[in-house]
Amino acid sequence: MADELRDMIDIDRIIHEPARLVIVTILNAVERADFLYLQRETGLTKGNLSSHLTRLEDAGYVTIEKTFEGKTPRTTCRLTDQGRAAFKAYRERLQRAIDAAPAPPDA
Amino acid sequence: MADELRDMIDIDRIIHEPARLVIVTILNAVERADFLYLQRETGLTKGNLSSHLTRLEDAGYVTIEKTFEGKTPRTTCRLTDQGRAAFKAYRERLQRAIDAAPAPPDA
DNA sequence: CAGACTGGTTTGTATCACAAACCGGTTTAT
DNA sequence: ATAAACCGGTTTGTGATACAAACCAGTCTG
Repeated sequence: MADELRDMIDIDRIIHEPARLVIVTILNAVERADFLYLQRETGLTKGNLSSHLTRLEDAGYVTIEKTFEGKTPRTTCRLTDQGRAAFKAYRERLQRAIDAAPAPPDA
Repeated sequence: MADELRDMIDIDRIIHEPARLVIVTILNAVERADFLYLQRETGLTKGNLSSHLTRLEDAGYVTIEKTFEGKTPRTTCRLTDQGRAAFKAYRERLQRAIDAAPAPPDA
């Protein structure tokens, strides 16, 4: 009955972390975003943003592309198909879990 | 515009932890539940469940009542009004955050 | 040339989730 | 009567990790 609830316990922790959830939600909407845009949008410190992005990259959820805009470096992030799918799955699972409610213990 | 998103970053971490989210969702539905019921329902180990309950108690979100059922101890948990309110706020905030999407950076 | 800024990465620390070990008490077996 | 197994949890140890501060390579400005 409440299996949707129990499933919540092994939800994707990569996405579940609030900072990353924000990052992924943005990337899901805009398709590509550079580091500074993400920093402004999230309010995260650079260090924090950097490590979350690395974590998302390691998970295969985002690609990070480094180019030069004239002479200044520029880091562009995109959600991968895998990341997009994971985000979709995350939202669905979370929604089902929060809506789920067990029947009273006995009667 | 996407302030709902940024707000997500300071979402209530007490509730956000998946194991506790499951516990709170159950307690929100059933009004009171004993330790063993929660353990069966969540699939958590005893130690893990115990420490999450303590954490929820410390946060003022649940009350833990110890009684005896004949000769065996029995631990009963309830969501406090504060806990119920926090859960409601959590759900609303999460929902708004997930629905929120920023406009593309420039054009 | 010094100093400040840009665009990040690396390092240190404090927190925390988790399971294993433990514990007081009770029931069952010998 | 004693031991051994079980019940209902709590405490302890540890590995992971979120976060910010410090750092760094390069560029621009006075």
